[in-house]
Amino acid sequence: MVARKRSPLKIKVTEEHQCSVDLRLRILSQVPFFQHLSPAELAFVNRLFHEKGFSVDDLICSAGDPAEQLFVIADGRVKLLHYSLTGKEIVLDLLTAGEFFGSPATSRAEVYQDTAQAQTQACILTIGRDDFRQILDRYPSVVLKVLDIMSARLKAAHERVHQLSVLPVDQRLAGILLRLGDKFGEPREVGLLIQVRLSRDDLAAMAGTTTESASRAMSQFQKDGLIRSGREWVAISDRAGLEGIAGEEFET
Amino acid sequence: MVARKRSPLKIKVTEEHQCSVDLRLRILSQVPFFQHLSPAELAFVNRLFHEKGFSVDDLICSAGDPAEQLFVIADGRVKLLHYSLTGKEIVLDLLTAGEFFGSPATSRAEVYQDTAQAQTQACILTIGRDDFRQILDRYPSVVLKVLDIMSARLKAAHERVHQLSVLPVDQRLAGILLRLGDKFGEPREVGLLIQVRLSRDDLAAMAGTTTESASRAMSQFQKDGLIRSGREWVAISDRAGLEGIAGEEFET
DNA sequence: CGACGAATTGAACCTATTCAAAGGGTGTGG
DNA sequence: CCACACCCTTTGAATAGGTTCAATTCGTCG
Repeated sequence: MVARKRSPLKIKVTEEHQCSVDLRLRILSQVPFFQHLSPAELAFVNRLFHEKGFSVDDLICSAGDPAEQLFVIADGRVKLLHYSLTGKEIVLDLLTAGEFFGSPATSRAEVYQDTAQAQTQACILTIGRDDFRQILDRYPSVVLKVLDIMSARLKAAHERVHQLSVLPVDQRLAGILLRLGDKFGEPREVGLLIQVRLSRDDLAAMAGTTTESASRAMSQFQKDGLIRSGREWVAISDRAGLEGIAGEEFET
Repeated sequence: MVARKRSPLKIKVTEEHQCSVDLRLRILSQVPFFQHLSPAELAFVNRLFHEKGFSVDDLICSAGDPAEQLFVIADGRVKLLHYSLTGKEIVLDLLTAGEFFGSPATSRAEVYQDTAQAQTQACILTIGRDDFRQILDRYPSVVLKVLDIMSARLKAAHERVHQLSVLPVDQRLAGILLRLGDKFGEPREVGLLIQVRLSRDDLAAMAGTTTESASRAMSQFQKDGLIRSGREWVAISDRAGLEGIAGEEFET
């Protein structure tokens, strides 16, 4: 009905999902908890990491498995999720290059808490728990950074609990789109394009609702001129409008 | 209708909510991240803490205020919560002696993420961010413990997101009762009595529903012989039965 | 171009919320 | 020690919002 024929998404398709040494060092230097290290220190850190490529939809780790690795995304997008007993999917977070997941914990006998799935082709840097521990011992400042990030994630999770508790579907969805726009948005003619393949299923799994409800809400947003959207892509055309719907984002 | 006249709760009423030096040291030695310190080290840590008493319903800190302190509960119960714009209350966690809240983060310009309210009379040990930082620098093992606890809390928050996303009210409530039983339960004639003043409002705020819905579910549980409950108290009489309703607690 | 997967839309159903009113337990003050 | 007032709790009935099931349309890729 509206002019939105072709997908404006540009999806990278690298045949080999491998990263050069250069890329590895650049990525590691962008990871928040390594940012402040010197080149020499980074080189030491780099030596402890291994590298692994994944294709779309590959599982990187599964909730419940023994947690032995910490993962850093060098390239690509990773989806953190749970599955309910009924098979319903819950998306907990969407991560991009420079972010980590897996086990920052130091105790043994831990298991991965979430399943991580490659949402695009991805290059992942991995490090064993003991090797990571070695870094923490050697550079105490790193662990403080990790702590800050965990704090931020806990805050985000609490906010989500809040929203699931009190907001209706359309408000939750609007909030999700805004956050995705901040994190993955790129300015285009269609508006702020969210550079991720996002199906209605994915959005539903983030908002804690069904595909159909997500679709209805998105249709309404589009009718109201707040977004443009097609098959597996979304762009925000009226940020202020969406904010008006999301309403309560930060409150006491 | 059922024989449940008097509340079986025993609520402590200390006139002075203050703790002796003995209690302080004992509490600090129970805090998970100080557990492994020697008595001499604990004494050092103890000197950096201050002490403050609170009465029922007192606010200990408010979400949004500059986060300058980390709090350790010496005695009493503390409720972590948010308020929605519509005034609805969301209970994020219920803490007891030996647990901490507030700001373990090291960066400045942080604000408290949750509001903390004394649920009983309480004695709280506080420590400034810089003093806590001093402890972390001096005893690097402490920060690793803190990290583990943050991991555990993040996991709990993710589980709650999951439950809010896929489970109906009665299943969520059953799960909440089970967790409360594990944490606060004391065996009695009535069953596993949850040693906390718990109104239907509180339960609703934990389950992300309304007082009335919580009440209906609790009535049903009682009819089915799963719990005994009265004004602001709950006891679990059939744990297995509740588990059957809660159903999906730990899954992939 | 054809086929498959994604998105949309409709209608019936159901769960949970809302609004309202009545029934208890607790603690306080007479 | 009793009685009353207050607040918590329960229950009912009407409503709204979301889910479910089903059918159709639309895009994208081979």
